[in-house]
Amino acid sequence: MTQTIHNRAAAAGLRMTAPRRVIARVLDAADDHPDAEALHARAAAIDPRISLATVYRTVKLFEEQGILEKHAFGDGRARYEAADGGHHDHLIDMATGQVIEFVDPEIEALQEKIARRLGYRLIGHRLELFGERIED
Amino acid sequence: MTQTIHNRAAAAGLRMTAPRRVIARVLDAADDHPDAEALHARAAAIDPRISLATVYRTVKLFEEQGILEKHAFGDGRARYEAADGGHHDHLIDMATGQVIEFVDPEIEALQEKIARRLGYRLIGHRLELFGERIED
DNA sequence: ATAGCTGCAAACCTTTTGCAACCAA
DNA sequence: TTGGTTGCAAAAGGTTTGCAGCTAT
Repeated sequence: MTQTIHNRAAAAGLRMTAPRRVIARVLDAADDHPDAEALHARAAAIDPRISLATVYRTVKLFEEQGILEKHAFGDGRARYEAADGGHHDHLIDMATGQVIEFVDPEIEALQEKIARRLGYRLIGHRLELFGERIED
Repeated sequence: MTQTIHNRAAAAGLRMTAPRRVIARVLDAADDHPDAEALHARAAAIDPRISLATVYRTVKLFEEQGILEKHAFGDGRARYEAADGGHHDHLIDMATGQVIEFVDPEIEALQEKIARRLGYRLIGHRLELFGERIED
Protein backbone atom coordinates (compact mmCIF):
# COMPACT_ATOMS: atom_id res chain seq x y z
CA MET A 1 0.00 0.00 0.00
CA THR A 2 1.53 3.28 -1.12
CA GLN A 3 -0.36 5.45 1.34
CA THR A 4 -3.45 5.05 3.46
CA ILE A 5 -6.86 6.25 2.39
CA HIS A 6 -6.98 8.24 5.57
CA ASN A 7 -3.82 10.16 4.77
CA ARG A 8 -4.83 10.87 1.24
CA ALA A 9 -8.27 12.05 2.33
CA ALA A 10 -6.77 14.36 4.92
CA ALA A 11 -4.27 15.66 2.37
CA ALA A 12 -7.18 16.37 0.04
CA GLY A 13 -8.56 18.69 2.67
CA LEU A 14 -11.44 16.51 3.83
CA ARG A 15 -12.47 16.83 7.45
CA MET A 16 -11.68 13.46 8.92
CA THR A 17 -14.50 12.94 11.34
CA ALA A 18 -14.87 9.81 13.43
CA PRO A 19 -17.17 8.02 10.95
CA ARG A 20 -14.92 8.88 8.03
CA ARG A 21 -11.86 7.66 9.90
CA VAL A 22 -13.57 4.34 10.57
CA ILE A 23 -14.65 3.98 6.96
CA ALA A 24 -11.17 4.88 5.72
CA ARG A 25 -9.68 2.32 8.07
CA VAL A 26 -12.09 -0.34 6.82
CA LEU A 27 -11.13 0.47 3.24
CA ASP A 28 -7.44 0.32 4.06
CA ALA A 29 -7.91 -3.07 5.68
CA ALA A 30 -9.93 -4.49 2.79
CA ASP A 31 -8.09 -6.66 0.31
CA ASP A 32 -11.28 -7.47 -1.56
CA HIS A 33 -13.82 -5.30 -3.41
CA PRO A 34 -16.62 -4.73 -0.89
CA ASP A 35 -19.98 -3.20 -1.69
CA ALA A 36 -21.63 -0.47 0.39
CA GLU A 37 -23.45 -2.94 2.58
CA ALA A 38 -20.26 -4.86 3.36
CA LEU A 39 -18.45 -1.63 4.15
CA HIS A 40 -21.27 -0.63 6.45
CA ALA A 41 -21.18 -3.99 8.24
CA ARG A 42 -17.43 -3.71 8.80
CA ALA A 43 -17.65 -0.08 9.89
CA ALA A 44 -20.58 -0.80 12.19
CA ALA A 45 -18.54 -3.56 13.82
CA ILE A 46 -16.12 -0.84 14.92
CA ASP A 47 -18.73 1.81 15.68
CA PRO A 48 -22.36 0.69 15.52
CA ARG A 49 -23.64 4.24 15.29
CA ILE A 50 -22.35 4.62 11.72
CA SER A 51 -25.20 4.63 9.22
CA LEU A 52 -25.40 3.25 5.73
CA ALA A 53 -26.15 6.75 4.47
CA THR A 54 -22.84 7.97 5.82
CA VAL A 55 -21.06 5.11 4.11
CA TYR A 56 -22.60 6.12 0.80
CA ARG A 57 -21.79 9.79 1.34
CA THR A 58 -18.24 9.00 2.34
CA VAL A 59 -17.40 6.69 -0.53
CA LYS A 60 -18.80 9.26 -2.94
CA LEU A 61 -16.56 11.88 -1.34
CA PHE A 62 -13.49 9.68 -1.56
CA GLU A 63 -14.34 8.79 -5.12
CA GLU A 64 -14.59 12.44 -6.09
CA GLN A 65 -11.11 12.92 -4.68
CA GLY A 66 -9.80 10.07 -6.79
CA ILE A 67 -8.92 8.14 -3.65
CA LEU A 68 -11.40 5.39 -4.26
CA GLU A 69 -12.56 3.55 -7.35
CA LYS A 70 -16.12 2.49 -7.89
CA HIS A 71 -16.75 -0.59 -9.99
CA ALA A 72 -19.93 -2.07 -11.41
CA PHE A 73 -19.33 -5.77 -11.96
CA GLY A 74 -22.78 -6.32 -13.35
CA ASP A 75 -24.32 -7.69 -10.17
CA GLY A 76 -26.42 -4.61 -9.62
CA ARG A 77 -24.50 -3.01 -6.82
CA ALA A 78 -21.34 -0.94 -6.81
CA ARG A 79 -18.14 -2.25 -5.31
CA TYR A 80 -15.20 -0.21 -4.10
CA GLU A 81 -11.46 -0.39 -3.84
CA ALA A 82 -8.66 1.99 -2.98
CA ALA A 83 -7.28 3.74 -6.07
CA ASP A 84 -3.65 2.75 -5.97
CA GLY A 85 -2.64 5.34 -8.50
CA GLY A 86 -1.39 2.59 -10.72
CA HIS A 87 -4.18 1.30 -12.88
CA HIS A 88 -5.22 -2.30 -13.19
CA ASP A 89 -7.96 -4.46 -14.68
CA HIS A 90 -9.94 -7.35 -13.26
CA LEU A 91 -10.41 -11.02 -13.88
CA ILE A 92 -13.51 -12.44 -12.22
CA ASP A 93 -13.60 -16.11 -11.24
CA MET A 94 -17.00 -17.20 -12.46
CA ALA A 95 -17.24 -20.04 -9.97
CA THR A 96 -16.35 -18.15 -6.82
CA GLY A 97 -16.88 -14.49 -7.71
CA GLN A 98 -13.33 -13.81 -6.58
CA VAL A 99 -11.74 -10.80 -8.24
CA ILE A 100 -8.14 -10.95 -9.39
CA GLU A 101 -6.28 -7.81 -10.38
CA PHE A 102 -3.81 -7.63 -13.20
CA VAL A 103 -1.89 -5.15 -15.31
CA ASP A 104 -0.76 -5.69 -18.85
CA PRO A 105 1.08 -2.86 -20.57
CA GLU A 106 0.59 -4.50 -23.93
CA ILE A 107 -3.18 -4.40 -23.66
CA GLU A 108 -3.09 -0.81 -22.44
CA ALA A 109 -1.11 0.23 -25.48
CA LEU A 110 -3.39 -1.68 -27.78
CA GLN A 111 -6.43 0.14 -26.43
CA GLU A 112 -4.84 3.50 -27.13
CA LYS A 113 -4.18 2.36 -30.64
CA ILE A 114 -7.73 1.18 -31.21
CA ALA A 115 -9.22 4.41 -29.90
CA ARG A 116 -6.94 6.45 -32.13
CA ARG A 117 -7.88 4.36 -35.12
CA LEU A 118 -11.53 5.18 -34.42
CA GLY A 119 -10.72 8.88 -34.20
CA TYR A 120 -10.73 9.17 -30.42
CA ARG A 121 -8.35 10.12 -27.69
CA LEU A 122 -8.55 7.45 -24.98
CA ILE A 123 -9.61 8.89 -21.61
CA GLY A 124 -10.32 5.72 -19.71
CA HIS A 125 -11.41 2.16 -20.07
CA ARG A 126 -12.90 -0.77 -18.30
CA LEU A 127 -11.73 -4.30 -18.90
CA GLU A 128 -13.09 -7.31 -17.13
CA LEU A 129 -12.25 -10.88 -17.97
CA PHE A 130 -14.53 -13.68 -16.86
CA GLY A 131 -12.93 -17.07 -16.54
CA GLU A 132 -12.81 -20.40 -14.82
CA ARG A 133 -9.81 -21.82 -13.06
CA ILE A 134 -7.82 -24.38 -15.02
CA GLU A 135 -7.34 -27.48 -12.86
CA ASP A 136 -4.35 -29.53 -13.68
CA MET B 1 -28.33 -7.89 -40.09
CA THR B 2 -27.84 -11.63 -40.30
CA GLN B 3 -31.31 -12.52 -39.18
CA THR B 4 -34.13 -10.74 -37.43
CA ILE B 5 -34.73 -11.00 -33.72
CA HIS B 6 -38.22 -12.13 -34.53
CA ASN B 7 -37.03 -15.07 -36.61
CA ARG B 8 -34.48 -16.15 -34.09
CA ALA B 9 -36.99 -15.94 -31.27
CA ALA B 10 -39.51 -17.99 -33.20
CA ALA B 11 -36.82 -20.52 -34.09
CA ALA B 12 -35.98 -20.78 -30.42
CA GLY B 13 -39.52 -21.92 -29.79
CA LEU B 14 -40.81 -18.76 -28.15
CA ARG B 15 -44.47 -17.98 -28.66
CA MET B 16 -44.44 -14.81 -30.67
CA THR B 17 -47.40 -12.93 -29.25
CA ALA B 18 -48.37 -9.47 -30.45
CA PRO B 19 -46.38 -7.61 -27.75
CA ARG B 20 -43.30 -9.73 -28.38
CA ARG B 21 -43.54 -9.15 -32.09
CA VAL B 22 -43.64 -5.41 -31.53
CA ILE B 23 -40.69 -5.49 -29.16
CA ALA B 24 -38.71 -7.67 -31.55
CA ARG B 25 -39.48 -5.26 -34.36
CA VAL B 26 -38.34 -2.32 -32.25
CA LEU B 27 -35.11 -4.12 -31.45
CA ASP B 28 -34.53 -4.97 -35.11
CA ALA B 29 -35.04 -1.33 -36.05
CA ALA B 30 -32.71 0.00 -33.35
CA ASP B 31 -29.20 0.91 -34.39
CA ASP B 32 -28.37 2.25 -30.96
CA HIS B 33 -28.29 0.66 -27.50
CA PRO B 34 -31.64 1.53 -25.94
CA ASP B 35 -32.57 0.98 -22.32
CA ALA B 36 -35.83 -0.58 -21.15
CA GLU B 37 -37.63 2.73 -20.94
CA ALA B 38 -36.61 3.68 -24.48
CA LEU B 39 -37.72 0.29 -25.77
CA HIS B 40 -41.02 0.73 -24.01
CA ALA B 41 -41.52 4.18 -25.50
CA ARG B 42 -40.82 2.88 -29.01
CA ALA B 43 -43.02 -0.17 -28.53
CA ALA B 44 -45.83 1.90 -27.04
CA ALA B 45 -45.68 4.17 -30.08
CA ILE B 46 -46.70 1.14 -32.13
CA ASP B 47 -49.11 -0.35 -29.60
CA PRO B 48 -49.85 1.78 -26.53
CA ARG B 49 -51.21 -1.18 -24.57
CA ILE B 50 -47.73 -2.69 -24.18
CA SER B 51 -46.50 -2.34 -20.61
CA LEU B 52 -43.04 -1.74 -19.28
CA ALA B 53 -43.29 -5.03 -17.37
CA THR B 54 -43.73 -6.90 -20.63
CA VAL B 55 -40.70 -5.16 -22.08
CA TYR B 56 -38.63 -6.32 -19.13
CA ARG B 57 -40.01 -9.85 -19.33
CA THR B 58 -39.43 -10.01 -23.06
CA VAL B 59 -35.87 -8.74 -23.08
CA LYS B 60 -35.03 -11.19 -20.33
CA LEU B 61 -36.51 -13.97 -22.42
CA PHE B 62 -34.57 -12.93 -25.51
CA GLU B 63 -31.43 -12.60 -23.49
CA GLU B 64 -31.81 -16.12 -22.11
CA GLN B 65 -32.02 -17.35 -25.68
CA GLY B 66 -28.80 -15.55 -26.54
CA ILE B 67 -30.69 -13.39 -29.03
CA LEU B 68 -30.11 -10.19 -27.13
CA GLU B 69 -27.17 -8.78 -25.21
CA LYS B 70 -27.59 -6.81 -22.03
CA HIS B 71 -24.95 -4.20 -21.25
CA ALA B 72 -24.32 -2.15 -18.13
CA PHE B 73 -22.47 1.00 -19.15
CA GLY B 74 -22.22 2.26 -15.61
CA ASP B 75 -25.14 4.68 -15.83
CA GLY B 76 -27.33 2.58 -13.58
CA ARG B 77 -29.65 1.09 -16.13
CA ALA B 78 -29.21 -1.78 -18.54
CA ARG B 79 -29.05 -1.25 -22.26
CA TYR B 80 -29.77 -3.79 -24.97
CA GLU B 81 -28.66 -4.74 -28.43
CA ALA B 82 -29.22 -7.64 -30.78
CA ALA B 83 -26.58 -10.31 -30.37
CA ASP B 84 -25.07 -10.51 -33.83
CA GLY B 85 -23.30 -13.76 -33.12
CA GLY B 86 -20.02 -12.09 -33.84
CA HIS B 87 -18.65 -10.45 -30.76
CA HIS B 88 -17.60 -6.84 -30.44
CA ASP B 89 -16.56 -4.29 -27.84
CA HIS B 90 -17.60 -0.70 -27.26
CA LEU B 91 -16.09 2.73 -27.35
CA ILE B 92 -18.20 5.34 -25.58
CA ASP B 93 -17.97 8.96 -26.67
CA MET B 94 -17.76 10.79 -23.36
CA ALA B 95 -19.17 14.00 -24.75
CA THR B 96 -22.23 12.60 -26.49
CA GLY B 97 -22.73 9.19 -24.91
CA GLN B 98 -22.72 7.69 -28.39
CA VAL B 99 -21.61 4.07 -28.47
CA ILE B 100 -19.29 2.87 -31.21
CA GLU B 101 -18.74 -0.81 -31.80
CA PHE B 102 -15.45 -2.34 -32.79
CA VAL B 103 -13.68 -5.65 -33.09
CA ASP B 104 -9.98 -6.20 -32.72
CA PRO B 105 -8.67 -9.76 -33.05
CA GLU B 106 -5.37 -8.75 -31.55
CA ILE B 107 -6.96 -7.64 -28.30
CA GLU B 108 -9.12 -10.74 -28.17
CA ALA B 109 -6.06 -12.94 -28.44
CA LEU B 110 -4.23 -10.92 -25.84
CA GLN B 111 -7.04 -11.40 -23.36
CA GLU B 112 -6.91 -15.16 -23.79
CA LYS B 113 -3.23 -15.02 -23.13
CA ILE B 114 -3.58 -12.96 -19.98
CA ALA B 115 -6.28 -15.22 -18.56
CA ARG B 116 -4.14 -18.26 -19.24
CA ARG B 117 -1.17 -16.65 -17.58
CA LEU B 118 -3.32 -16.15 -14.46
CA GLY B 119 -4.38 -19.80 -14.53
CA TYR B 120 -7.81 -19.28 -16.05
CA ARG B 121 -9.70 -20.33 -19.10
CA LEU B 122 -11.35 -17.25 -20.61
CA ILE B 123 -15.14 -17.57 -20.79
CA GLY B 124 -16.10 -14.03 -21.56
CA HIS B 125 -15.05 -10.45 -21.18
CA ARG B 126 -16.21 -6.89 -21.19
CA LEU B 127 -14.17 -4.12 -22.70
CA GLU B 128 -15.29 -0.54 -22.85
CA LEU B 129 -13.15 2.34 -23.98
CA PHE B 130 -14.05 5.88 -22.99
CA GLY B 131 -12.74 8.60 -25.23
CA GLU B 132 -13.21 12.00 -26.74
CA ARG B 133 -13.28 12.73 -30.41
CA ILE B 134 -10.09 14.11 -31.88
CA GLU B 135 -10.91 17.24 -33.87
CA ASP B 136 -8.52 18.01 -36.61
C1' DA C 1 -22.46 31.46 15.83
C1' DT C 2 -21.63 29.04 11.78
C1' DA C 3 -20.74 25.75 8.52
C1' DG C 4 -20.42 21.16 7.79
C1' DC C 5 -21.54 16.27 9.23
C1' DT C 6 -24.64 12.70 10.88
C1' DG C 7 -28.65 9.44 11.61
C1' DC C 8 -33.13 8.48 10.47
C1' DA C 9 -36.65 7.86 7.50
C1' DA C 10 -38.63 8.85 3.35
C1' DA C 11 -37.95 9.23 -1.51
C1' DC C 12 -35.98 7.63 -5.79
C1' DC C 13 -34.97 4.76 -9.77
C1' DT C 14 -34.63 0.63 -12.09
C1' DT C 15 -36.19 -3.94 -12.19
C1' DT C 16 -39.05 -7.78 -10.53
C1' DT C 17 -43.23 -10.05 -9.06
C1' DG C 18 -48.19 -11.39 -7.34
C1' DC C 19 -52.41 -11.47 -9.13
C1' DA C 20 -56.56 -11.67 -11.80
C1' DA C 21 -57.94 -11.39 -16.46
C1' DC C 22 -56.96 -13.11 -21.02
C1' DC C 23 -55.64 -15.82 -24.94
C1' DA C 24 -54.07 -19.59 -27.66
C1' DA C 25 -53.64 -24.50 -28.08
C1' DT D 1 -59.57 -26.66 -20.02
C1' DT D 2 -55.15 -25.63 -19.18
C1' DG D 3 -50.89 -23.38 -19.20
C1' DG D 4 -48.54 -19.48 -20.80
C1' DT D 5 -48.87 -14.20 -21.32
C1' DT D 6 -50.32 -9.62 -20.12
C1' DG D 7 -51.30 -5.20 -17.57
C1' DC D 8 -51.54 -3.16 -13.35
C1' DA D 9 -49.97 -2.08 -9.13
C1' DA D 10 -47.23 -3.27 -5.46
C1' DA D 11 -42.73 -4.72 -3.92
C1' DA D 12 -37.96 -5.19 -4.13
C1' DG D 13 -33.06 -3.77 -4.07
C1' DG D 14 -29.63 -0.34 -4.25
C1' DT D 15 -28.74 4.52 -3.67
C1' DT D 16 -29.86 9.35 -2.63
C1' DT D 17 -31.80 13.11 -0.01
C1' DG D 18 -34.64 16.34 3.31
C1' DC D 19 -34.48 17.44 7.70
C1' DA D 20 -33.52 18.33 12.45
C1' DG D 21 -29.93 17.73 15.66
C1' DC D 22 -25.10 17.57 16.59
C1' DT D 23 -20.04 18.76 16.32
C1' DA D 24 -16.09 21.13 15.53
C1' DT D 25 -14.33 25.38 14.74
